Amino acid sequence: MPTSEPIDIFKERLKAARALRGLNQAELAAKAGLPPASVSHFESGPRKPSFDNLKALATALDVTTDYLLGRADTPEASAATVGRLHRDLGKLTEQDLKLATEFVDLLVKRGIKEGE
Amino acid sequence: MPTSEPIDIFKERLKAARALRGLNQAELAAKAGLPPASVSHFESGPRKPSFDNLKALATALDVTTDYLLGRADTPEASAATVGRLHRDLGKLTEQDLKLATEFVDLLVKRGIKEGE
DNA sequence: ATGGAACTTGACGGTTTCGCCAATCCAAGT
DNA sequence: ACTTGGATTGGCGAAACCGTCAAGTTCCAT
Repeated sequence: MPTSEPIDIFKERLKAARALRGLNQAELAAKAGLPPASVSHFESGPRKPSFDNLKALATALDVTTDYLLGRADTPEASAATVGRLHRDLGKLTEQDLKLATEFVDLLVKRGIKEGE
Repeated sequence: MPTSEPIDIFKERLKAARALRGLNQAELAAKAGLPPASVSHFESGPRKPSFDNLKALATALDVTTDYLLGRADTPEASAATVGRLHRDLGKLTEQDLKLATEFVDLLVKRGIKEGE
């Protein structure tokens, strides 16, 4: 069951994405061009980023804004990679799409225990 | 000289996405739970949407926020076609993602020669 | 126990968006 | 010419975010 109630997905996602990149708040802040305290406010306080800061954070972390916003479930390794793959999916025939689905399904199941 | 840089991509994208759905500002506003004037402000004025309103707009239009923000090139939100697959991609490890990419790449190339 | 690094929290004034309303413009259609 | 529906624009107070700073916490290493 989806234990994570949507208390504040953004905070979680931001922290997760930052951890994924192995950055501390100050480093992320530098990359995104904003003060360290702001990052902390986003992760712990009630603040939500503005239009521009959201973009800056997503770019600095190389994740989609949809992920940060909780609109997409993808931990989003590389936006470019996933983007290309997704674009290519559109070129597939119906049955090839099914093939691809099965293949990915396999990978997912196989990779679950290798979480970390 | 990249002077041709759109001054405000968001405005364009918002208008485009709305047109794509065949909605007028009032209708979009209703769907997103906003006053019609706000939509107009976004499309024509200097205002940029807040965190919550950005989400609302993207949801109402069924596009990614990355698209609206100009961080992605395709509206590509309605993952209805490849929904499950796209969702699963997020669960893949970096290297499995690469595998999947190659696999799909193969299918695409193979499918092209077989006509449509 | 002392020190430092990472992070949290609270406050401040300044800026921007918020929702709302009213006025206005514009391109039809009648 | 007049009206109508869609869109633009501007002003209003309220609310939220902004960057900044200063103190506080927690935890780890010396």
